[in-house]
Amino acid sequence: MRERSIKREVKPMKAMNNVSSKKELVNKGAWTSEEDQKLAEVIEIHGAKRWKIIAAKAGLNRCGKSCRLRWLNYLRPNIKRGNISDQEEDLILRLHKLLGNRWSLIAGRLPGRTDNEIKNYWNSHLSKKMKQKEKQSGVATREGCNINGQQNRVEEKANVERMSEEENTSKGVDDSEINFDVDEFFDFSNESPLNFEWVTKFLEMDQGWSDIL
DNA sequence: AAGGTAGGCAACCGCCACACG
DNA sequence: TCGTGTGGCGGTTGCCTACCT
Repeated sequence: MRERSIKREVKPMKAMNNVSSKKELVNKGAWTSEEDQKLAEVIEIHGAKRWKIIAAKAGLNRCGKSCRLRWLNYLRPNIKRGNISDQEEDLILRLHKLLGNRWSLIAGRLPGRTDNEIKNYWNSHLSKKMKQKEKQSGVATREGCNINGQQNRVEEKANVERMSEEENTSKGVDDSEINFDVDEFFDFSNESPLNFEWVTKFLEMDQGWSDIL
C-alpha cells in the first residue's frame, strides 16, 4: 500500500488489550508507553535474559514471550525502523533466495533490522514483486516452491549442506569429518554490514548446482 | 461525507530445540 | 534418560489507516 510517513501511535486495542480471562490475568494486545518504560527499566537492571523473571519484575501482566518480542522488535537500542533501502532490499532478496524463510538468519545480516520487520516486508512487498517477476519471465523460480513451507525449508537446508560439501570436497576434506552447523555458518557478527561479496560467491555456487541438477 | 477495501504492521500462537535438574 | 521450563522462530491474525468509490 502507500507509504505511511508517520508511524502510528500505539493505542490499546479494543478487544486485545483486555485481560484475556479471569483465570490467567494475562495482558495481551498493543503495548502502552508506560509498559514500554517499565520493561526497559527492568531490562536495564537485569539484562535481556530470563524473560519470565523480567515480566514479573516489571509488574506487567504480560508473559515472558510477549516481553521478549516487544524488546527485540521495538525497544532494543539501535533498531532501524522503516525506509528499507534498495541495498537492503537487494540483500533480502538474495538472502531469501539462498536461505528461504529463515528470517532470523536474514535479519542477522541486516544490522538494526528485526526478523519480524523483514518477514513483514517480504510478505507485503517482496513476495508480490517476486510473483510479478515470475509472471513476466514465465519461468518457475525456486520462489514458486515456497507454497509448501516445510518442503521449502528442507530444500534450503539441503542447499546449505550442498554448499558445505562442495567446499569440503574442493579442500579434500573427508566426509566423516564434516560437522556443519548452518547457524554457525551464517554467523556474520564479525563481518562488516552489507558486504555482498560472500552472497555473490554463493549465488554463483548455487547456479552451479542448478546446472548439475 | 461516508462506507468499503486493501495493505501494513504489531503482536499472538504453536511448535521445536535446548538446558537443567 | 526423562520430564519440565524457557527461549527462539516462523506462520498467522486482526486492528489501524490511507485510498477508492
